[in-house]
Amino acid sequence: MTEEGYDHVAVERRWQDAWDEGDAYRTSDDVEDPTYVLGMYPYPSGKLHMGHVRNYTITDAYARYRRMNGDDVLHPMGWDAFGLPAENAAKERDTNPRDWTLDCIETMREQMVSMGFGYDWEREIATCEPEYYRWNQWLFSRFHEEGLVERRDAEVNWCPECETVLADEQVEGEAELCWRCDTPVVQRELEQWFLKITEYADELLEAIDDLEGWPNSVRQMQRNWIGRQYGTELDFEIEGSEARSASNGRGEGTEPREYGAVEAFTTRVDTIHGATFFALAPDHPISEELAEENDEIREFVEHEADPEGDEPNGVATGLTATNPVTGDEIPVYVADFVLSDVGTGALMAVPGHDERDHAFAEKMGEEIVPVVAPEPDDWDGETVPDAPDVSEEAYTDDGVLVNSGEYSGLESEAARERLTADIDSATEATQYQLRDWGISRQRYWGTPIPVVQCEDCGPVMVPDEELPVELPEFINTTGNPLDAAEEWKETTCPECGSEATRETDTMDTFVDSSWYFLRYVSPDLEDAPFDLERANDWMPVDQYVGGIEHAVMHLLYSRFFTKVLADNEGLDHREPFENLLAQGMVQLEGEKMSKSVGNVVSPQRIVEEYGADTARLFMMQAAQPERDFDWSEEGVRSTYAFLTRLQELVEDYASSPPDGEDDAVASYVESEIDAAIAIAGEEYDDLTFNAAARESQELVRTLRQYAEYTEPHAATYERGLSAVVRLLAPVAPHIAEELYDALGNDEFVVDAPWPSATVDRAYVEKRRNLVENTREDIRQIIDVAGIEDPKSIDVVVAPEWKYDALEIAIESDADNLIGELMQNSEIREQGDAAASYGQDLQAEREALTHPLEIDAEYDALESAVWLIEREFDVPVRVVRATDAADDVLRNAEPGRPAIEIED
RNA sequence: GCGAGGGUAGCCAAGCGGCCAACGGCGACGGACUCAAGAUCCGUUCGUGUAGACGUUCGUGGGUUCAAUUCCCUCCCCUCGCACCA
Repeated sequence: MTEEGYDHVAVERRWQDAWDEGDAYRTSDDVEDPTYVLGMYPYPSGKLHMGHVRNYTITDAYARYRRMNGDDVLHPMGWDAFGLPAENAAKERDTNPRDWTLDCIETMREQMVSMGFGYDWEREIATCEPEYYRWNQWLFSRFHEEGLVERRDAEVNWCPECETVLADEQVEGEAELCWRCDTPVVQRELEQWFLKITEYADELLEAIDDLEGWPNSVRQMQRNWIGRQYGTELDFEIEGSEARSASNGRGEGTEPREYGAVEAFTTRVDTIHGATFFALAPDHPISEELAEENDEIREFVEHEADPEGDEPNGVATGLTATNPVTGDEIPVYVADFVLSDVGTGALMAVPGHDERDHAFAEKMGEEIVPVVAPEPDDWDGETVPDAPDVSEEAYTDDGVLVNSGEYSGLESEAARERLTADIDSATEATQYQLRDWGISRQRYWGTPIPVVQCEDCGPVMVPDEELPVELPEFINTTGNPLDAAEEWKETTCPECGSEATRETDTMDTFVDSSWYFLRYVSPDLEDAPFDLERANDWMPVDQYVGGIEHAVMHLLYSRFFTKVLADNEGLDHREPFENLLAQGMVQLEGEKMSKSVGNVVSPQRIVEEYGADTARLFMMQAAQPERDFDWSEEGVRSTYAFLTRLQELVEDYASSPPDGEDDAVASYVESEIDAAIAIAGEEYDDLTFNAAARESQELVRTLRQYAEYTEPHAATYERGLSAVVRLLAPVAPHIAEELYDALGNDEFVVDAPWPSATVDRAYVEKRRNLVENTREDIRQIIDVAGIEDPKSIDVVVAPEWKYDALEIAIESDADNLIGELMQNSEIREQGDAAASYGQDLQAEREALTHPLEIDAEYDALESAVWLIEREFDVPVRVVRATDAADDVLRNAEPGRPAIEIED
């Protein structure tokens, strides 16, 4: 534990300075189509946490890997700099959000540099700067021009004490208390600005199918969120019934009250014959009207209704609704399971075919009628099946209509079409769960919505030439500081010139992040949010990496913005992110790291103690990027020890280069170098850094063993060291620079070419398997045969004719394989041996695979002789078939040499 | 309830039709090195077995296939997302 590691502090500082000096990560505006690698920009909370480190190590490693493969790479970083925490921090510390935020950014930028993340800092953006947020305002105006902005009333969480709107997550507990002052939160109608994302609902939904580079989970979450449903909208005539008048004793002469047509939405109009009651949401206009004159209903609407509860509750209204198909008058309820923001806030209830309606009908004693039967297995397409028993449980699947008059015998799907066509008031309708995006926030630290409120003209857009509308000085107040900024608020109407006030709402910060990836393309551009031509060349982001918590909102809003920009601003791309990786959590003992639990590991401490390279490598090799994994101090230490060992290996080599032979051992090492390169490259392509790191570590082990066993061949050894240094460079860049330098290279390893292998992965794995299997077989024989003291081991390669026979067997599709083999004279001459091997081949026929060529097999075994000799301490020979006895050869097959152990 | 992803040897975890008794790591055990410890390196880690074999395994029960951990169906369990959504 007290063992000294390498001097990471010196190494890391040296190369961070050198990169800075050499502008190593600058992406020129002139490059044609760089590989765009992006991590979700962070909220500048003050310091980096492990989640950030993991996120940005993934993008950094991938960016470096692409760069070493010769790509131009765009790898920028910026700050999601607006948001409520800064406002709170400013209040607590008696400063202002801007200074606080800039401070945080400063600290975090330094931490990022100390982690060795290779960003093009010339492209850095911070959304709280007017140079950035003016384009939020400009885009808001463009959206407005396109009819995608709307101002309307909406219900919000309002804290009367703080005089501000609260986000849902700022309302605490069952009692719904304000998170800051524990005042009960109230619902309040406020005029809010909305972006009409629902206009794009269909495209946002359908284009998900083509996002093949995205995880299924995220795609599915977006589909659910958009929640498109096809159905039918139709009217039910509602009126007060005689029964109610009578029961209320208001006299027989009372005229039925007409409420007229009430629209309901249903996805199952095929079940309309089974609609035995009708239900309204508690806040449906009719419910509210009824509540004013009927105590029972008022009591229910105001007190009893509990949409959160499991039980469906409701109250009879005494009204009836007329089923537009059957003409039946069915009772109308106000029920709390009907939600005003789903469908039309009114529904026809079919207890026979909907579970919730069924439960309610049972409770209220309403009739339950089956009108759809499961389609019989041998159904002829017309006979009306028997009605199912729905008294206990609703039958909710599609089927064949029964008890439905002329519609009986139709399949559900067809019935829906016919009924929608036949019912006068019915139209096909599509419902979405997606709502328009309310972007108004009654807060200071955000982008001011560029609108002026004029008494005569109403809300008026601030003209482009007056943008940005800059934030005034921060005022420490309980409500919205913008409301208190009297001077700032006062202005004149851009249209009529009379006195007017500014809109005091600011934008949701998700607006900022919906297009920031475009700003990196031309971060300093002064006359547009982004350079269109360059964006067309550079977009989309090739690899985007971030947390799963943004699966819906940020990623959906960004897609929405991109589509609007494509439709109206000439952007050639309709999707912003080609490939998406949702990285897993860094945990401690299976638990999410969090301040409240107190199980946070500070990246800063790790960097000080072990260095950034260790932290990065440990994280990348611990698990695949999308998986959660446990932080382990022990793992970190062992990673540190690994880097230290590698460093020693390279330094030893550099100070006194070896002078060994280019022998069989060297050829073994060569092939292991090829293996590591071939495999690691593929793994980097797949972002499975853990597997790539494993190969690098394996190769280091091989090189160490090589140097311990014999005097290494200098060129081979150096090739190995140089390869391993470069294979690790994307993940552990500082130490890689240091060692690449020690190996005598002048350029940065950042700019070094990715090492190349002369063989492919399949070949390399065959070779490895052959050697490994052979060694295992030897061990097994010695063990099972109880050989105490072996004298020598012969490894005998199969005769050439067996390779030929195998080849023929693989290619052949003849029924009689033996016959086919015997047509070959070489094989036929082998007599019984050929027949016997032929039978083996026949048995395994379907499973045969190409082995290594005979010479490659011989070479592979020859190069592994040292491993066997070292292990068993006996002389080992690799023998060709021509030099071996016949009885030995019987056991030799291609890919599986015969083994002869003498004791 | 709906949707997505999972359930693999003591633990973590790869494989996703034949090369699989199943990569790798941890732990445990044995060995080398060392005065010793640590680090490092080598090997073992389902059972049986006196020459590389055989038997039983990849949540459960079926099925497809010459061949299934890998494909299909049933059920059970876990994790995540959505949800009195008409």
